[in-house]
Amino acid sequence: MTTEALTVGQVAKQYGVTVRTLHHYDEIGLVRPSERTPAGYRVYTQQDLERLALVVLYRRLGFALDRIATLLDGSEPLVDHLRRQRAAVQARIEEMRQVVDAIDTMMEAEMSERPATDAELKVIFGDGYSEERQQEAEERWGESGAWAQSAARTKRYTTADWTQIKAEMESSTLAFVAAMDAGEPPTSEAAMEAAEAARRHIDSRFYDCSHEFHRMLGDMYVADPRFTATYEAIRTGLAQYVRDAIHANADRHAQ
Amino acid sequence: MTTEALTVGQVAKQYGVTVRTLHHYDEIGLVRPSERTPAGYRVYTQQDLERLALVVLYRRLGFALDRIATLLDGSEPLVDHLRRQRAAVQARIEEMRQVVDAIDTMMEAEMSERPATDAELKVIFGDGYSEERQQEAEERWGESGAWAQSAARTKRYTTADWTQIKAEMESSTLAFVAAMDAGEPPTSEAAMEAAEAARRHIDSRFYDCSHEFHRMLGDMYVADPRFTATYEAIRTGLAQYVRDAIHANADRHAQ
DNA sequence: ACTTGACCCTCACGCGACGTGAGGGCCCAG
DNA sequence: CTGGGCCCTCACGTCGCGTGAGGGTCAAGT
Repeated sequence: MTTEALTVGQVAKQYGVTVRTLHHYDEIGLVRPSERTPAGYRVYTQQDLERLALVVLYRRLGFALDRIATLLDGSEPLVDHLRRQRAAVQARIEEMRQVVDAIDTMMEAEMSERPATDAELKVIFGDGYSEERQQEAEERWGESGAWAQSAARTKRYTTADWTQIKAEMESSTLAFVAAMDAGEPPTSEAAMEAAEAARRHIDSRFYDCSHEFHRMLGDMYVADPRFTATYEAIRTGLAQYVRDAIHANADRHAQ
Repeated sequence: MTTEALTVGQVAKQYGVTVRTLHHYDEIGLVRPSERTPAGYRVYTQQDLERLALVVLYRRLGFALDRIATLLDGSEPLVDHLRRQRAAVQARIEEMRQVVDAIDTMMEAEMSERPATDAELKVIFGDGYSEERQQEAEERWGESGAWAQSAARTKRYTTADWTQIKAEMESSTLAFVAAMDAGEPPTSEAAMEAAEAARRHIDSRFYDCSHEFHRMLGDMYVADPRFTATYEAIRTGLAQYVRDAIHANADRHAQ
């Protein structure tokens, strides 16, 4: 049973941490096993394990160990800590976004000689790509911020980039097909995960794609015959399935 | 003029770094002033400063110092470094986004007091948990006595409880994987012991789980695609392996 | 010539959250 | 009684510097 008296190794395995980590938490007094065997072995009681469980949980949220210590004292309301932590993490994200932008401009400078040409894109995407389609798309979306951001990024993508992007798109679609073939509903974990992967793909390769924005895209897949045709050619009903999975995924991230 | 011979203080001011940083770059050989005055003062030439400028630039892009060193050798094209760095930074951003999501759900949970809420369960179980899945499960099993008993118990479980339960589940699964990887058959002692541990886990945490009842569960792991997928994602054939180990374990306890 | 204050030098420890041995006991099965 | 798998306590390494301590150098003012 797990009710009593575990040693470091067992505790480590159960909680997904290393023995050294437990030693460390003991050293700094964060999680102290309340007993030792005569031989000096650490013995973790049920109480110790509860405390450890919380420590592990908060560490996953990125809290520093000393913050966790004060947090577990309970003297200050937990939500305050959470709010501060949220702000700190978001600030870091913003910094890193700017780093990405900086890298992008560096690459733009570095590769002014060779972004991929239309001809190369035709080779990579085959039937899926044509200059007319590109023009059509631009006429419809050219005004949007997403388009501008996407254009700014994609214009310096090399053939290597595009090859990888195409592979990502295909594996993304395949994930939907697999879920559909397995009889899973669009609200299933597998389908929603596929939707989330698709969103991340767009977000990292083309433009900032929030879950709300992704809903719009999903709706378009069933409303716009050009997109619908692409999906229906693979499986009947796939366009609607993808759209529903996207909405389900957005729902679960909305709260 | 800036054409010749600057000392650390001046260089530091011009490039927005500290004197200590220049000392550090000298120590590790990243930017070595090519001269010294008779008194031992560092003297930075124009060449040194060009190198320093690049170092400062790349550091702002988040490169590690040793990466910068190899990068400045010029043996590998710069764009490759940039691409890798971009990918790495974006990956970090994605991680941190998920941390923000987790914090949000935690805060939501904390607002409405005590026993663990759905939001907290999402933080703890991550992708493995969703309210829809719970509803699905309830529709299928809600009539059973096991469900009622489980519901009665779990509704009082706190986040600490659930964190520990998750750890138990994982170490339970790991035991099966270890036996399987070691080439042991489902009828082996190790596999059967893993099955027994899993049964005791359910028995103590959720509902009375006899060996006969456990057989049913085992069959479901291979029959119900939701369960099967969870196991197959870890190792191909694991669902069947677990099912067989459960039956073997039930057999030996039957006599 | 002497002092002052701003600059420079070389150690060397500190941070955060552990990783990674080294060197040595404890315990149980064969 | 021996082997292997646990456990223990040091204690240094990581990464990019910050922050002194203790002491020399230099140009300007007295």
